[in-house]
Amino acid sequence: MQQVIFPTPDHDHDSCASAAIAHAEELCAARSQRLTPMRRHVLETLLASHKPLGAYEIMERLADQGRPAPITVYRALDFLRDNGLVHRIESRNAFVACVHEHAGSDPVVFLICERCGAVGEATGGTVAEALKTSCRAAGFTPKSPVIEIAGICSHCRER
Amino acid sequence: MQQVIFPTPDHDHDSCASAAIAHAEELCAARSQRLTPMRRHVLETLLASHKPLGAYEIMERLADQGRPAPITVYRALDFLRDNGLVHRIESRNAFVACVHEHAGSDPVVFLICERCGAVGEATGGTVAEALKTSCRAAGFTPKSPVIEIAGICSHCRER
DNA sequence: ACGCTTTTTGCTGCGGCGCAACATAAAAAT
DNA sequence: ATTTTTATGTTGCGCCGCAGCAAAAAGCGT
Repeated sequence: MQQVIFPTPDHDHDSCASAAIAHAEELCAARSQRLTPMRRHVLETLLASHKPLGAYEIMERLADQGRPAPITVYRALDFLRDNGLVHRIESRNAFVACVHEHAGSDPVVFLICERCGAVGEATGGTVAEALKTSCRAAGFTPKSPVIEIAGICSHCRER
Repeated sequence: MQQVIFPTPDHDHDSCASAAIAHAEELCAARSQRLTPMRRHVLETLLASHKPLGAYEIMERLADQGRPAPITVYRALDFLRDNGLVHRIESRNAFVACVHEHAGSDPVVFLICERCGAVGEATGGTVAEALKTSCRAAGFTPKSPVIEIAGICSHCRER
């Protein structure tokens, strides 16, 4: 089944953010991983934005709690990425919080709006199957397929 | 039709490179664009490698002809990218010569081998269709979908 | 052939991104 | 409580990508 999550501009940030945090806590507990204050702050910052943020931008948004060094943010991001809680958007040198649960090897498709910067996340469905087929045809063993597609989201197009 | 191009380690670089140069000349002539020596050198460098090269790496390989400044390489790359002769690999901050002709809006799939660094380029086929379907379902208008998949190529896996 | 315009290249400099290497502090394990 | 592991802080650096301006080269009309 195809599942596309593209947050509307007026959706309830707070509730989806707190749900994501709760999920992160469960997951870390289950894996005996430590969701430290630093890591939690970085995740919360990303969740509060729902847009890709650069590492240095995250830094600044954490300034009120004593601005962390870049490397500190990168380490927190590494941890969150390793646990599938955050994705890196290569084409933007930025990071987004993952808003749905998925297996580590599932392909993820990002729909990035060039106007408003919102990022939709789609998983499963025919794209994943088609990709696997293509890779097999080329004798290629994929690792962590991430697809980034730039374009215009429906909200911006209507405007 | 699906078409996957994954160069074997022992294929004929020279002939495929010269063919690509010939195609570049035709295309530029048809568009009244100028394939200057600088631009040609950058393209040749990428063709001679068949691996993604960073802009600074290209610089160094052109050192014998009087090392160009970074900006000069970037400008040549911009030109080549605008004309679809070169692609940027976001996940590597690197560039590769395009080894097949394709329309500007066609989705391109890169299969990037993490061991040998080779890049396979696949166009058309079911992936493109699946992507379009997914985007439509999300009300998203894609612009220039580029897919980068990291993994292990067949040559390296056999080894 | 000449000057004029457009395009391309050279030069200087800078800001952002990402992390290495080492030191310190905090938490877990024994 | 001491040792071991893990996380964070500090300093510093290298690469990537380009802005802004100056100079040179290519096209263009007369």
